[in-house]
Amino acid sequence: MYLRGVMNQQGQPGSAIEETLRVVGDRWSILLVRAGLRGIRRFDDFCDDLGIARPVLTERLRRLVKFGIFERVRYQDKPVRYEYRLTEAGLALSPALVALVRWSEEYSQEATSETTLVHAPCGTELEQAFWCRSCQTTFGPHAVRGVGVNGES
Amino acid sequence: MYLRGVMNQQGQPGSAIEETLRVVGDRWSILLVRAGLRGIRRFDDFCDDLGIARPVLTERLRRLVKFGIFERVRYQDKPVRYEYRLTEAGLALSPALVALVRWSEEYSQEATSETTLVHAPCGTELEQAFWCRSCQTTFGPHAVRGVGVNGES
DNA sequence: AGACTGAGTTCGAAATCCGAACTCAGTAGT
DNA sequence: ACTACTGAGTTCGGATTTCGAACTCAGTCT
Repeated sequence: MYLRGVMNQQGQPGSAIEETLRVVGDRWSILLVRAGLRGIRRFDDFCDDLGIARPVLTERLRRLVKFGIFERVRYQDKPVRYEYRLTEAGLALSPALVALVRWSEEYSQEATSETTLVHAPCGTELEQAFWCRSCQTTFGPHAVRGVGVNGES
Repeated sequence: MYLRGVMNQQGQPGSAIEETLRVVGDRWSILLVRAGLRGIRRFDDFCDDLGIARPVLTERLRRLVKFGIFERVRYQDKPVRYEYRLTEAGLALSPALVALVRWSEEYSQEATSETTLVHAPCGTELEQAFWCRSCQTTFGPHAVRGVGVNGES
C-alpha cells in the first residue's frame, strides 16, 4: 500500500492531504475550481452555475482565496467590483479534477456523462498515468511508493 | 478550457463530477478511501485512525457502500462481525487521491509533508501525466479537451 | 426618479456534525 | 456464574453548517 506517512491518532499533525481536504474537501470547493477552469469568474455567475447558496459561496471563496487557490481581483472601479480568478495553485488542481472526472465516467452509476475527456490533437480518450522522468516510462498506481523525508520505505 | 458538459442551472441533471462529489466530496470520504488503501478495514480502526465521530462514520460508510466504493464483508460468524473493504471502484479512486497528495506536497503551505510519492523501481519522484494510447505520448492538462457524446467541441 | 447590476449580508428554519455514553451478542478469565 | 472485554454499531443533546429568500449598498442607465 502506497499511501503512508500519516501518524494520525487524535488529529495532531494532519498529514498533507488531511490539511488539503480541510480546504478543498467539501461539496463545493472542487466544483468552484472546475467552474473557474470553465472561465467563470464572477460571484453571481458562480452562484447561478452551481446553484450554491450565496452565504456559502461568500464563505467558500474567502477560504479559497486565503489558501491561494483563487485570487480576488478588482476588475472595475466606478462601482468597485471584484472577480475571482484561479491562481497557479488553483490551476494545479486540475489533475485531481480530471482524475475525478475520469472516475465518474467509469464508475458513477447515476449521472450519465455527456462529455468525455480526450487528447486534443488526436481525439483519443485519455488515460491517466504516472510518469517517471528518469526512467521515461508511464506506470500505474501499484508502482507508486511513499517514502519519508529521510528515505525509509 | 477543457471541462465541459455541465448545463447545471437549478440543479437538475448533475454532471458526472457533481454526482461524484455528492458521494465523495466531504471531509471524510476521501480520507476513508485513503485509510482503506492503507489497509484499514474495521469500524473502530477507521474511527481511531481518522478521529471521526462514530455516528458520522456509520453514515459515511453506509453511503460509500451504497455507491459501490466499499463493500461490507462478514469476516467472522460467532459474534457476527463485518468489515469494510475497498471495491474495484474504490481502488480506482487512487489516481485522484495521488493527484491530491501531489498537490498538497507542492502547494499546501500548512502541513509539511513527511512523505513523498516516488516511482517504486527507481525511487524518482513521480509526475502525473495524461497518456494517449494511440499517440503513445504523455501530455499535460492544456492538451486535454472535453467532447460531448456526439462529438462537438 | 425609478429600475437595474453586482457583490455581497442578514435572517430564521433545517440539516449535519460532534463527543460521550449506551446497547447488544458473544468470548475469555476466574 | 460473575465480571470484564470486544467490535459494531445507536442514542442523546448541544454546537456548527447549510439553506433559500429577502435585504443592502454604491453606482449606472433611461
